[in-house]
Amino acid sequence: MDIKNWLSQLQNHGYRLTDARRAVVEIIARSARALTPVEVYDAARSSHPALGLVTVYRTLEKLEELHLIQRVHQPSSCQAFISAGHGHEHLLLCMRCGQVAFFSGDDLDELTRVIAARTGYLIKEHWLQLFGLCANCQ
Amino acid sequence: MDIKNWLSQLQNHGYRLTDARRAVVEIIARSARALTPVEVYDAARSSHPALGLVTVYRTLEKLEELHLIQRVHQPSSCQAFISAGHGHEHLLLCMRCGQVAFFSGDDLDELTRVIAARTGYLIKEHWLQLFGLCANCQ
DNA sequence: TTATAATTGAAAATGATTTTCACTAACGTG
DNA sequence: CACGTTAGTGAAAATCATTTTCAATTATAA
Repeated sequence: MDIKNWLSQLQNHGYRLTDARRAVVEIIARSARALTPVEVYDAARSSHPALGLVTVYRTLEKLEELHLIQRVHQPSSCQAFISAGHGHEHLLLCMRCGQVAFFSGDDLDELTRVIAARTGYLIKEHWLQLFGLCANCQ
Repeated sequence: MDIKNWLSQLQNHGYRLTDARRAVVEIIARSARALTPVEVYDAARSSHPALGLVTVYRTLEKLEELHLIQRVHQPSSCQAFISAGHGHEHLLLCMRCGQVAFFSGDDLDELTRVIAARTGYLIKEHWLQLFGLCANCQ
């Protein structure tokens, strides 16, 4: 459970600790699926009913800034968030239940080298996501 | 120039050939950058001023359905479209000018096999995009 | 305990996308 | 070629996600 850790990180960066933030952090830090802002909002209100959707947006913004969560793009729906893996990790999403697995894709360095040479581009970042069915959903 | 080809494909699938569609197809088929619906709209009106934004959305929908264009997600802006490469190809985007290069990522098969074994997932699709600076922008 | 500056939630504003609808035009049929 | 059917059109309205504004509240340092 990194919740305490996430909260201290917020605090260490000069942000105040509030009930609204605690509620949002608890939901997103614990989730094994990528959640949209509205999903976080709905879930977090069970522990903090007065929560406003605007605050969810603002908190997610800060968590992303601290690299505690990352953005997930899917073919259909576009903006959702999930806890950031440790270090540089990629996502594998279950197409049926939404469960997310992390993996590290070190093996990409070779590919990017080849592509860089072939295209003349200087490659700075990459973005890889796999989609499939998790063990349960197969 | 695949414009004629794109138009016949639309026709072969039972869609009618209209000036609005011709205008949209000309813009997107020729573009070397990913374009948002509004960008297509603005560009296409120079040849067909009466064009409506709604029609752009509807035409892009059909072109995507026929796999003539593909969706591009970027860290910041989310929905844009670019001509689909031939066969299975990935994108390399210039972070400065937006230029897009295509490449084929055959080498991913091995990676997906390893990840599948490690996670127990059945992997169906992948989604890879590289970001960098093109030769001109470096 | 107090002062202050960050944070909050409601409401309004904005922006993107979709739906509705009456009108128009593509194209197969006669 | 004229015609009728039906897909396609654009304007306006509706919807949905996100951002901004603002007055009230509250965490935190002094």
